[in-house]
Amino acid sequence: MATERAATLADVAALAGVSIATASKALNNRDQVAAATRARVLEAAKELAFQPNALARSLLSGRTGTIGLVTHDLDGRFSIPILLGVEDAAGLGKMSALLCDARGDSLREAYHLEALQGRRVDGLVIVGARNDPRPSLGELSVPVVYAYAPSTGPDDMSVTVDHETGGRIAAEHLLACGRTRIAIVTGDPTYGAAHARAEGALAAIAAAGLEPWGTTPLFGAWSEAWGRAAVELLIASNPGFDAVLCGSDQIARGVLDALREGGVSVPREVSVVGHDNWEIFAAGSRPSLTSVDMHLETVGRRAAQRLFDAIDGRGTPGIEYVESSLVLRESTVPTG
Amino acid sequence: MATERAATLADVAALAGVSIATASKALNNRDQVAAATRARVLEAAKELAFQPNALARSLLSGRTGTIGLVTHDLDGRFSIPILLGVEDAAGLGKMSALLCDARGDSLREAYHLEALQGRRVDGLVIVGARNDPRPSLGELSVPVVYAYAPSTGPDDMSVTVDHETGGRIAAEHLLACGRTRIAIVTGDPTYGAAHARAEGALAAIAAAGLEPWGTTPLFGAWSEAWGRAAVELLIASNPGFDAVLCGSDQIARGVLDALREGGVSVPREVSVVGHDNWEIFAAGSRPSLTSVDMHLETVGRRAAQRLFDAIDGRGTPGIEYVESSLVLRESTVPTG
DNA sequence: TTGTAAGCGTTATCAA
DNA sequence: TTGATAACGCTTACAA
Repeated sequence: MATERAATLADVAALAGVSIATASKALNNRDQVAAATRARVLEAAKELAFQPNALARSLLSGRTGTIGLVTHDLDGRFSIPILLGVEDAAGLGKMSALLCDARGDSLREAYHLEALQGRRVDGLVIVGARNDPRPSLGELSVPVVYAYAPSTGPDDMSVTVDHETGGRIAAEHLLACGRTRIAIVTGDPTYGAAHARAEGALAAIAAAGLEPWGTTPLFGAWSEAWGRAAVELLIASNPGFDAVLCGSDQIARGVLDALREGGVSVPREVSVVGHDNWEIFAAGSRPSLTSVDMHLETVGRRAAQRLFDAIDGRGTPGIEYVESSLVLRESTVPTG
Repeated sequence: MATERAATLADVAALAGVSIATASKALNNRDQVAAATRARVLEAAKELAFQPNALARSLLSGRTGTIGLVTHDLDGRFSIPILLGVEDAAGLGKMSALLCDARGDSLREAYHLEALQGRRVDGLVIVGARNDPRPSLGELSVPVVYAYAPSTGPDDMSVTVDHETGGRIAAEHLLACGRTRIAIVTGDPTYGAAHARAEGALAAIAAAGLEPWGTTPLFGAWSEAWGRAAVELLIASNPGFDAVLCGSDQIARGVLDALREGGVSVPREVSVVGHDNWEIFAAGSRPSLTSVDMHLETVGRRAAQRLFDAIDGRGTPGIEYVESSLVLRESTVPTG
């Protein structure tokens, strides 16, 4: 039931029979304290289960050791790896994160920003739900880093994903597997990421002196249903492809299901690459799915690192791109 | 770059030409201030973009308006809805949550608890990754509520899911659909939830004067692969079932895929129910999946509510169970 | 209606 | 080596 009020430094000092100042020094390993005194103070602190009040400390130092994380993705697919990255960058227990969900609502975002600044966070990370550039929040009372969705403000700091490279390495892998008739099936065309990934793939295919199967990428939705529909579309209008490069793992999952049910063997006849390396889809599908990993934890770690630099006055504006890499599984690399 | 230091109440007071005390009263709507004075203070505050320092306020009031959320699930499937529930219970902007991921490691958990208590959170919510009871943290400096994984400590407060009811309503629904030969396929037998759900289903089936198809539930893993394997097992050893009650949506997804590929029509010949109502699986499968929703946001909201009560000195120990409900889709209810 | 002053729990500066 | 004392930014008796 947690009743009695927490012990303060004054309590510790009293119990140890020293002044508050001395107790403080002893506990903070200052070297102007006699060994015997320090021992007595530590003893007293242990006995009272003393925990220094971080509020008081922060009030004095001007630093809270806390950063605000404002996210816009309800399912936490982006924010959790980014939170982990932030925790890692600081080192265990050094920094805490206040996580707020703005749910895509800019009013709610403003509210949370207000509350976080009032709590005197040392800095802010704003996590977008989709990759497209977002308006800058302008000048706030603390440094801000935009993660995943970069800011359009030229003076802002952003860390995002290099979707073009993601598309490129997927295509290069398929080419390296000997595939030449590569169909591109990607998601919602209102997403910049869908275009960027397609552009990267197109560039790699063109560099090999080829063009994508069916001439242009197919845009649709980020869903399994679209993956299945796209395969039917392809088989009806443009059969003969030997690879499908997908804009997401969900799409790829639909593609795999449709191919299997259509009696097409993967990867023998057709290779398939997904995107996101979402374990639950990539590892659970038949066959398991080669996929592009965006390294969101790295995005989070870099965002945190740049934020910490900025807090220390060494911030540098601009957008940083984290490169994706390919995780190989059975949909392109036959087992055995 | 966020340079100049934030305005303090003293700055506001100086600009308005009043004392700090008066400025404070004006800003906090105390009624001992002349209207004209108040207006001047508000004006000054606006001009300086004054934001009261929550740290100073907390130091005085003894409340931070912050709660600590320690989670153990890496993918955030439990913690995000629970975070949302916590935010909702408090009201927008009233309360903030410090989210820490302990990653299933009790050392890391202890570390985070230390840090959170040092930051003087008003209370703590501990979110487990799986439902099984966990050891109590004992007496801490602030109230604690255990969410999803209840504490074994009789004096602790826990909010968890009523898995037995979840199993029961799934079975009752299948019975109401006229199914009598119900196979139960559930997950990892080391999870208490797997057993509880099965028990609930068994009870409902027994109450209808029946027994499950194949006499006992099939335990395996929380995976699609196990769902598929279980169907093959059933068809080989115990064909003739007219429903499959699954322990998770992933299992159900595997079941649906195996049935479809085996030429069995769902829901005409066999009905299928999942568990978790995980949108991405339940809505994306063919046919879409009827599933048990655990109402995790409610778990979070209730956990927060009880925590807030405890903070106000009105805490009540014990385990509270949130009831699941069924979300109907095509795998049990034919369209049209 | 306004202002003075004490205090919340620390740390840092300076005397003793 | 220790201990007063002054901050940090705010709220709130209490005095003017």
